[in-house]
Amino acid sequence: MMKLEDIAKLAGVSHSTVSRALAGSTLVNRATRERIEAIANDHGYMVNQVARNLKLQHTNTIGLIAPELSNPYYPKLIQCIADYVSAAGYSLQLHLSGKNQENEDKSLVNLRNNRVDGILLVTGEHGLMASEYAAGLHKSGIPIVLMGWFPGADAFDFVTGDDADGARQIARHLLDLGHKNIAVIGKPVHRGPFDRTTAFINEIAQGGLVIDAGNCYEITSEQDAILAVKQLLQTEPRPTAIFAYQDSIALVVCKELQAAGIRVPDDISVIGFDDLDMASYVSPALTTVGCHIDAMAKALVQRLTERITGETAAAEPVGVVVPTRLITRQSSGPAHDISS
Amino acid sequence: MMKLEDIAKLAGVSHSTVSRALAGSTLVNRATRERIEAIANDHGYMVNQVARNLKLQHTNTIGLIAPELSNPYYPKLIQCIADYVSAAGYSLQLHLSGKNQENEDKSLVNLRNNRVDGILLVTGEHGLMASEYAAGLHKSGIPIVLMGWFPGADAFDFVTGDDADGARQIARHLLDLGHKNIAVIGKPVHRGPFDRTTAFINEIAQGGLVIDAGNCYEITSEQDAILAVKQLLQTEPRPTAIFAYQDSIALVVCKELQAAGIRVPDDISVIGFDDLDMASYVSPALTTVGCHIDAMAKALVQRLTERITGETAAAEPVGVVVPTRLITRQSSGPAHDISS
DNA sequence: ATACCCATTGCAATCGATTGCAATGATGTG
DNA sequence: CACATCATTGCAATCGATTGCAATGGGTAT
Repeated sequence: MMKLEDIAKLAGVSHSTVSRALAGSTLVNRATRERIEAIANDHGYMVNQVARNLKLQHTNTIGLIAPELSNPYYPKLIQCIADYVSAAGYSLQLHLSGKNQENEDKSLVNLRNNRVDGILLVTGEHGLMASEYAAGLHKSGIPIVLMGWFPGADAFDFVTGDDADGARQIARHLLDLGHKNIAVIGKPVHRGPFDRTTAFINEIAQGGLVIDAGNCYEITSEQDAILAVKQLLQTEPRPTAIFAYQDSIALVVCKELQAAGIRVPDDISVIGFDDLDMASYVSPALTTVGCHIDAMAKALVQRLTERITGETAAAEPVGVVVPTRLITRQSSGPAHDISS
Repeated sequence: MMKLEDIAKLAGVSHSTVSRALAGSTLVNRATRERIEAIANDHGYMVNQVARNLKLQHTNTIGLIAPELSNPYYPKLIQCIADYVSAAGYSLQLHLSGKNQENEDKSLVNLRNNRVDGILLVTGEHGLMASEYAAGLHKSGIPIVLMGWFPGADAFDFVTGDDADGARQIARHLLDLGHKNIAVIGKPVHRGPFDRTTAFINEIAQGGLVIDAGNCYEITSEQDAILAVKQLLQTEPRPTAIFAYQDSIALVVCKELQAAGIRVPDDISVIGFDDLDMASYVSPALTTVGCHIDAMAKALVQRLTERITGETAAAEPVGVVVPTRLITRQSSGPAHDISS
């Protein structure tokens, strides 16, 4: 592959001059520059970024670590991130951690060795697993911005949806609909101030209702969700509404309910969280809480690039919380007492 | 950040020795090596890949260009690809071309400048747009493997699902169900031997039926699909089955049909293509054609890594075609004549 | 004791760029 | 005409690794 030296020889100048010419420096005579440009063009010269990166001590690359792509939420987010990253002039190095500690570490090491300029860390449902290692990297000067919140996240810049507020909106919606016996299907995660189920339960309590412990199902898989539904259908009095902590779970809940002959929302209302595209396609269309993913992606890469360019290098970590909103569709309706 | 030289100084040896020690070379005394390893470890030394890449003339990274992430088919594919790529010891540089010519070119340039070892090009619905440029790159020695087929693809290694066969299976399925009046909603793409609609129409013809030109709708967006459905509902006699060339279209078709009070499949059968996860969630669950995405991803990266390592460097381009299969669900049923 | 061998280590070139500084020559000025 | 100025250009160091080759020195065979 053509290199600077080759073009220099062809043009009868030194490689320094070629380098300057191609960079558009004013230090080279206009005629010379144009001649060099022509030659470079004719021979299809393209700068070797890896040499350039070595000399310049940066790579114009951003590392992105995400858990997986099978939950449609992530592709949506990554699509936006990729667009903003490329608009900002960076390349994207993508690593899928597969929700597993070892991989998250490996990705971090890899990204660091490759000297990416900064890292975007999308934490899985369990929060950041490589937290300790990430903190080390971060302290050593590599800009890292987190998507999501978990205990310890405050050491980083982070961006998250206002999940707690979304959960509260759901709670009020259900209360308004007259539901008194509500079940919660959630994961045993603890996202502190941003925890969905905690906020939900608290808001319901604000309304003067307490959610029976027996109506709180902690699940860790779709299998569990199915089991939870089966159990729930046997309890007396049977709940008239279910809050599932994410759409993908709400979807299997609806499916299972319908398979058991229960009508949604006539018999039981179901509400999810995330506003997946799919949520509007299923029948009944899912009531859920959405967040402007685009806004989050934008904040994410903006924050990171600012850190990289040093605009905000010294500043304290900041967290940005983007609002969520309730999207009322067909899976939720007025409570009908069917305990009899 | 620590470099080789620093560790060398600490250990009282030359940087060459450190390099060898860390690479596990037998050319360095065991005791020396262990001492160096300990020091490197203590000080958190991590090799600078960009320097290494420059010297070694390869980057251990694979470039992936895909059109977008909003059609769930792509994330599914990319997930698999990412897993295989990482299993093979490479990093992934992801570029989303957004179906637009200019971006595809830009990505190719970028990837080349970054000296990725090879490129995986997943072509959008319109086939490879940067075909000419890609061909140039390929000729210049950069391994490129294509996902999908388009006229001219034979110059590359490529992997594709056997879409034509899938379409034929659908045709026979519809024929078996007794449908005589069938509509096709497809895109004006011409994927030659792998074209879905062409294969479908031909197979129907094998069954002795000819699909009326008026029943073939060429669309380029979901909007168009909705329009097509409206038109279709006015034709007499009204078709009893619709073949949509991809699930995402089939989904809006169903939605539109149902909105118009048509029952699927009682009044009209609808069949898609791709087997998106969503297809099994909607109501009625979609009859469609699926393909082992995992197998395609595997073939894709296997082929590419073989080219990179030179195992098959000299060999002719090869195309691998992975089988497809009909998945019968609820959206297709026996034909009922409702023309009256 | 001499010669030779082998294990270990260091020297220096190399990968392909960028850039501070020195060198060159043309031009302008007093 | 002598000298300062300025626009161009080249030299050489540098980024942080890898690796062929030479150098060193201890051990063994003759």
